Amino acid sequence: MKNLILKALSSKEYRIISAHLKPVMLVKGSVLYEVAERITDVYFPEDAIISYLSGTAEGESLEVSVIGNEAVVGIASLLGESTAFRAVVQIPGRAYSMKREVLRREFKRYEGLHRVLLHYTNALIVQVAQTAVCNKFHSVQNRFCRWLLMAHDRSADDTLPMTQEALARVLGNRRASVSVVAAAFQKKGAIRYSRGIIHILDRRHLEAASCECYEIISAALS
Amino acid sequence: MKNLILKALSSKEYRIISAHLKPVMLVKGSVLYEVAERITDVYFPEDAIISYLSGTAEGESLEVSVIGNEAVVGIASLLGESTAFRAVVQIPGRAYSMKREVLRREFKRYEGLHRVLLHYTNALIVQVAQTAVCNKFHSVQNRFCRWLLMAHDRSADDTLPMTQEALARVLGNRRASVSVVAAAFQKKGAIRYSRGIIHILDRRHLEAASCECYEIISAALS
DNA sequence: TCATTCGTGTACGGCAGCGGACCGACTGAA
DNA sequence: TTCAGTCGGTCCGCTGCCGTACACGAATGA
Repeated sequence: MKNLILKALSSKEYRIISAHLKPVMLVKGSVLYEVAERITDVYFPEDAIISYLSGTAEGESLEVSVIGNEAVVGIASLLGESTAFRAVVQIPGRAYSMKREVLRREFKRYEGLHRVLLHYTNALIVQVAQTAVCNKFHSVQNRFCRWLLMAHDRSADDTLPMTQEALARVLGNRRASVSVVAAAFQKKGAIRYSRGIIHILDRRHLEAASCECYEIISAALS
Repeated sequence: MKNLILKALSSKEYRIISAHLKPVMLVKGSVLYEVAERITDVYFPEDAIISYLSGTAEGESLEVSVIGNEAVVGIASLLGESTAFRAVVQIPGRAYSMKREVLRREFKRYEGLHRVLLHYTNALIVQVAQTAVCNKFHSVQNRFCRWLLMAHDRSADDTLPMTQEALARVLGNRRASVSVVAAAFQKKGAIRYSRGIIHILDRRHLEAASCECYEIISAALS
């Protein structure tokens, strides 16, 4: 059990919740929710990484939140009725799923679960807001590093299966732009990659080239 | 009473809540919360308009949400401990204030209040996310119009006391950029302005020149 | 009355990232 | 072995916005 939301529960509440959890494998690229879809299941990632994507009428897309073992996918189902984002699996891996109705019921019943989920909701808002700022003011390089760091934190090892095409979609830039900065960081020895697999070699280097948004988001989530 | 959160309450819950409300005037430019500050009061705007601002280490700033009579300022105090944004009064006006601890207590106690505040929280997330997309992909013109429309919806009349300098700060652009688009829209007869007062003359025109983000955010808030 | 501040107009060089396109290298399936 | 599809490198012209700066008239206040 690596999911921090579940780990934050008291042993009593954990026992109750875990009875409803079902282990699942989330495969790369699969879409957990579409926009305005009614949510039936929520997911507690273990080492999978999921993006919330928002977009424009012209088809441009942008990641507004990245979700791993520190969080839960589908919190909106507790707040309202349907989701406002596409949720897409970026890095495949394990997760626990749970029926939305069950979580909704227990959320109202158990104080600790209620508190921990609302606390995460607050962190989600901070993350989305900081992403807005980051997308507006920071360079592709900065944001490229930030994404790798965040993914690395949520990943089981130093290897991220992620094409530059996919990375471009989450960053909201062209693949060509991503390609240029990726090549530069590979040259400097910070990363190594080939055909859809990125290896993190020098985290320090990425941290130095990232913007402060990484720390702000990390702090909010802890 | 124009605040839609309060109006959405059952008459019983409204009676209980309203006993704790205190009418206040929010003056232009005043800062309701600083980042990481502990919230002691929340505000239900009547015709005041408040911005949540987020920023970078370099001092650039960006509005991530605009709040008027459809919402409440300080929802973060229910979710976590402190706020993550500066909250600044952009358009002065009336509001009702309430002690955070009281709202927190009643929030847990009353089903309807609980539901309506969580529903708003969901809408807030949508608004912040759409703002992220809008800031990334849409032009200054688009976003200038969107802001005026949103402010107009939350305003008591067609007059918005707002300098181009202040508008530039919320849009995250230079004053010079705002100045150019404002002059263009004035020329076309959509708005009229002088020394910090903007008059909305032709809403239709602004709607046509705005992006779809306006509708998306409005829909989420209703 | 005069000086100061505020709100706005405008200009100019610079640049990050875009749109679009083409090509080469690698991979896996037939 | 071949071939189609995937992944990534690169180039060119373009443009929207930036940073910076200066100017000017309207309000404000001494």
